[in-house]
Amino acid sequence: MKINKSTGEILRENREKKGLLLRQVAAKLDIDTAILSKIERSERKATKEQILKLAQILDLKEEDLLVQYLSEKILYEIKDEKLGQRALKVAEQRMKFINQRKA
Amino acid sequence: MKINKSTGEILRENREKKGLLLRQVAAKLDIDTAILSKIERSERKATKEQILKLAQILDLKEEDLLVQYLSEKILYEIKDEKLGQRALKVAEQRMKFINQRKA
DNA sequence: ATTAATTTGACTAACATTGTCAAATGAAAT
DNA sequence: ATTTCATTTGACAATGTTAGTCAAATTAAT
Repeated sequence: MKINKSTGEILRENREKKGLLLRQVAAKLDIDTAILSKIERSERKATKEQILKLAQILDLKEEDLLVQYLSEKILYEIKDEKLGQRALKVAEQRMKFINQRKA
Repeated sequence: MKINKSTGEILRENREKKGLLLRQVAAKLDIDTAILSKIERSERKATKEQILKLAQILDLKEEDLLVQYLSEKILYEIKDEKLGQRALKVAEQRMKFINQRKA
């Protein structure tokens, strides 16, 4: 899972590698072909449920695809913020703090 | 800006330190007192605009409060995800990559 | 006990997201 | 060049989420 690739690109590559059509995969996801097309071109975001199904359909490691997807959701929140980098670091620290308390 | 404090707690502390009432601050933000009360107790999220105004009203460093606020928004996205920590790290790497390209 | 401040909860309005559908475009094959 | 199938585009509808108001209930301070 290369870090410089979008989730959409990964999905498209792997779909094509398996020789599947948008139509076929969309059917399994129970959505219109148009949406899947948009997801693969990063024009729309997938839902978490769709990501999990896609991992199955495309034989990708569920965890890896999910991490990829979540990281993209995070980036979306701060994409226009010049303080994004700093915010990420603080988020990590707070996350550590929270997880620590849980354990 | 302590990392283990919520944005709401910071806002409340600083409002009280200045001896301001919810009513007064809410008026400046042009929202109902009820919302500000909820924001301070982390029952609602503030908008970015409100955060910027609050920094001014409470004499807080705009950047610091914004970073705090953004980090909380990020955490909100992954709060229920066991892969959250991993996703954050990947997001950071991707962010670096993106910023690099920009420069 | 009154008065002012804050909190709570029910409700509405505004906005963003997810989806459908039909038409347009692109690609491959004769 | 026409047909055929896959993909893309854009207008629109349905749904879900978020931000807000308001009034009543609660809490705190005189």
